[in-house]
Amino acid sequence: MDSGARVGRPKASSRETLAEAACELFLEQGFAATSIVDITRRAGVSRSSFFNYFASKSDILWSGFDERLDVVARSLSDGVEVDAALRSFAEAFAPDSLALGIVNAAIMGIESDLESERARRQLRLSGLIADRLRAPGDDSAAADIDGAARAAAIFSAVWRWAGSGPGTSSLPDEVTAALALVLPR
Amino acid sequence: MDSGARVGRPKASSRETLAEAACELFLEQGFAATSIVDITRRAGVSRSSFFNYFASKSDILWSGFDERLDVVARSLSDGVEVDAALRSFAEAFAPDSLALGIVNAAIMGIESDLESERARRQLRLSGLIADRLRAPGDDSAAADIDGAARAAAIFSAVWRWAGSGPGTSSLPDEVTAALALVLPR
DNA sequence: CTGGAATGTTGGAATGCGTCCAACAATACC
DNA sequence: GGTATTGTTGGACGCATTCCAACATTCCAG
Repeated sequence: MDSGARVGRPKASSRETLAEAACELFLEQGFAATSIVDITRRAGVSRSSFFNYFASKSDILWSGFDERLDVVARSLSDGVEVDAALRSFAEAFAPDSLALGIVNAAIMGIESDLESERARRQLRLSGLIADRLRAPGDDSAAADIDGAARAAAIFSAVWRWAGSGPGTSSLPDEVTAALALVLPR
Repeated sequence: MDSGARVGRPKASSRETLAEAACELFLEQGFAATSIVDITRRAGVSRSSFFNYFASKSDILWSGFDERLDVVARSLSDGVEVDAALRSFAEAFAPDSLALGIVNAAIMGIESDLESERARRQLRLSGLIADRLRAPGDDSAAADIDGAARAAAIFSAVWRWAGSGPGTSSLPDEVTAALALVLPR
């Protein structure tokens, strides 16, 4: 099972610690007004260390989501059925920084950032699904369109779920409902 | 008809001049390696002036596209039919910096930037269409899904058209073909 | 106990984007 | 000539992100 504590200097922080400090600051001052120095100061590490944990500032919000997206990418390229892969994505979802950001987007002043970052992920998922859906020899836009429809269903479900407060709805249910609205070809 | 030459100091440059200088450099050195200073130097203006013409570096590639997207947004909120608005978008399309960037994405090293920026626009268009499509009282994800499908059709068409070289295909035809693949609800 | 090897942290410098601003320049009109 | 208008320019700033070399902490082998 290989539980931590191997060799070398132990980590002085963690993604969770940094994300927590960051989210507090985002709520207090807003995302833009919070610099990486602010975050690391509150978390008790140096500025340089930040990039050992996150690739960018917005990554604080999205790294959890991206990990799950990577899993979906692997499932899809391993031949798992599209809807099954997407539903398993929903099941592994835990309320994290991203959900917090969605709910408090206005307070954090990240509505625009959230939209940009969401767009990138949605297009990525769209492409993944399209690749899986594309029939050999078919170079039409059909797979792109179907992939975009399904990706939109997923993201729409996530936003509905996160926006409706904690416990109000279940993400798997939202996803199932949204996928049911996608027209079969 | 109000042809230029009004009052005040005349412009020392233009979007076209700057875009041309920029695209040359992007082809020579790549997008990332080309700084805004490089561009303004070649165009014969100062760095400060750049932002009088473009809001950001990537805006060089996208400003023309964005203007057309703004027109679509206005058409849609003015009640024009969705497919009509989208088709008129295709007709007004001229080969510009963006088309150049799509074709030479690898040379310019902008495949990833192009993807991000495309994602933002595609999601924007998706939302515009969804708002127009949403039936009153329907808060389901259906409109989001249909909007995403149509937006994907448009962008897929633009990419196919730009990628297949100049004159090989007509954008309006590509758009019509792609929109025909969108399943009617 | 000692000396690596492995892993992390830290500070500093560098680069470049994007913002802001005050000073200056060129134009049209009165 | 005076003045309002519109643009340009240089300089400064803050910030994200990258790179790196110096240093710290741990484990393990001998």
